[in-house]
Amino acid sequence: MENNWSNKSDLLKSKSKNFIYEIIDEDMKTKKWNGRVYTRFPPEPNGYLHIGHAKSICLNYGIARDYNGKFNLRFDDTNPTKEDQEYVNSIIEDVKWLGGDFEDRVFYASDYFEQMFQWAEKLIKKGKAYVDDSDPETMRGLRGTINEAGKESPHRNRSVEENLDLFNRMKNGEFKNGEKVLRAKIDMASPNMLLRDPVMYRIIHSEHHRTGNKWCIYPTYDWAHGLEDSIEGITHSICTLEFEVHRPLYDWFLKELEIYHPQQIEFARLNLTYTVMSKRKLLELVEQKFVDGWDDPRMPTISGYRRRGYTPEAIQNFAEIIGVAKRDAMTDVALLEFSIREELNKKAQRVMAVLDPLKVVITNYNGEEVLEAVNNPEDSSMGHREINFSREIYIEKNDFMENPVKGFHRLVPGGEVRLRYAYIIKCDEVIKNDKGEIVQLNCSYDSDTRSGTGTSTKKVKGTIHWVNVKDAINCEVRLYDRLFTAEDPSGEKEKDFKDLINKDSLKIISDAKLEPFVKKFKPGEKFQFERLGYFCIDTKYTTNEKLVFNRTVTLKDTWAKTVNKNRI
RNA sequence: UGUCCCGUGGUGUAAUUGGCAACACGUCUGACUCUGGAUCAGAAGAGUUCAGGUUCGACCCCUGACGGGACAACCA
Repeated sequence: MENNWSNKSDLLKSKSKNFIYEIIDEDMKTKKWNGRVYTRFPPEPNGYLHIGHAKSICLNYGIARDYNGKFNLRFDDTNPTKEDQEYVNSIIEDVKWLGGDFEDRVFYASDYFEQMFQWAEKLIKKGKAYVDDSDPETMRGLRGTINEAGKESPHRNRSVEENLDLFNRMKNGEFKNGEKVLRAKIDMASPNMLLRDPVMYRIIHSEHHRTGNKWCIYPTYDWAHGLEDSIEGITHSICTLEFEVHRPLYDWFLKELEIYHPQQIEFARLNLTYTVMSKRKLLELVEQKFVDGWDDPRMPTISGYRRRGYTPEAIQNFAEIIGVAKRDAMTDVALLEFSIREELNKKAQRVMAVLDPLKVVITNYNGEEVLEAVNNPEDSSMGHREINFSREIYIEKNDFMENPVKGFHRLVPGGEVRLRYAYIIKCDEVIKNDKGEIVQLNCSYDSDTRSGTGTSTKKVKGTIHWVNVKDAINCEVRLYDRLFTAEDPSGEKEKDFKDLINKDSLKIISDAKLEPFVKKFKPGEKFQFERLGYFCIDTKYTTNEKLVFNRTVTLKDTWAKTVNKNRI
């Protein structure tokens, strides 16, 4: 996929910047980092990336690009029980696809384990860290609460020698999981809970996806994260709001260690209406089969959006228009849908497909002819294609109404409508089966009205799409709707988010009709089905025998809107 | 002994750092149209959570309320 990041030099000059750019501008002015800008994206490989991560990637990579700095991809792989190589691979793929260019700089926290161990020993030697034998429950009891100070562990005042010895024996595997931890010696009475002697190392006898069985003690996030940024020379450690309270702890570690000290800046994570955004919840959806894997097109994962037909550019643009700030927000999915519509409108090949076919026989037409159709009215360079027209065609069932409502201007008994790129037809007869269902329309065409000839002055209210029966190809079309019925599925007090899943979020149409032109395209390619929406060929279920389409997003539909309004 | 963040149209952001609130999405009109799409033109919609204070002047600075969020994993 092409990487089309727009250059933002204009933006840099303009006065409207988000607060992070303003901080960096100031840093550049004061030469705080000697003109250096270095950012990173630091995911834990314990799940697939979602659209919230995309916001972070765009922000971090965008900053590096705009200030001629560097951008690292770094895996925060400090907990072997939750992490997996599959996730590492998917994350690399997704970041690249999105356009986050880390060049050859893929790093791993696990590469820094030795250095971190030495720094831990340094803190022990300074009397700033100690080995604690307390079990988790005891530790929790001693930590106090938000309103009362904690109490010191009985092991808090062990000698440096004993701590060093114990810590090394922890490393050497002499103890079982949970038997001992290394703690920073800060302040059990701090009003900031994170400063009440946080755990730095815990014992986990598990195989790590990269270091294997080399280690059985693993650094906690709070101990490790600031060190990783320090080691890589990151200038601006950009993270989400919930880590604001952690900052004093990172500052403490870096200061005690007397090592390079990046600046942490927090911003508000992305929340999207009608979606859940936590990896834990997404994992639940996958494991409990509410969806068909991490890349199910209904998932807010990057791989889900990719499969659904979103482009990197649309997601980048979305990240751009939602901005970056410090207040919690709930972004309307309409903004995301706007981004993909805007792009696909300019780029997508137009094609005609009928999802719910109704046969039309044009009784006064005999023979066959070839008509010319525009591939994209927004881009004449995409040219034309040929489509066959003959006596029998399919139209959309809902483009005909036997008893039309007010404002309906498609086909009605005795009425006329234009067939796109073809003729104006008139409905002469409605044919029904025993059950009274409409099974066929007999129509007549007006030979003077062929598209492009200009031989007719006849005006009709509507134009509908159609597919030629004789050479139509069958395909499967998957229509997606929002995965949740609630605007904020995670915010519902009474209900579990899984009870708010939209049961109609996937509708499979197994026998849609499509013009044969599409045959030559490959999985992943994108189209507009005229009057219906944007669709792409599914990369997972398409076979040589069967084309499967995913609906990326519908077209804006003002008619559907007025219909819905009148219903209410 | 609680601490720390944050409050601007329906939504997301902006306001040249103190000069009577702008942009995008959405909504609603109308024009145009062989996609009820796109495009074009226009409209409605906030007086900036509230109350004081400083100032000639406050979204912006100060104080205090109120509201929202984060923090008490050997998760990240």
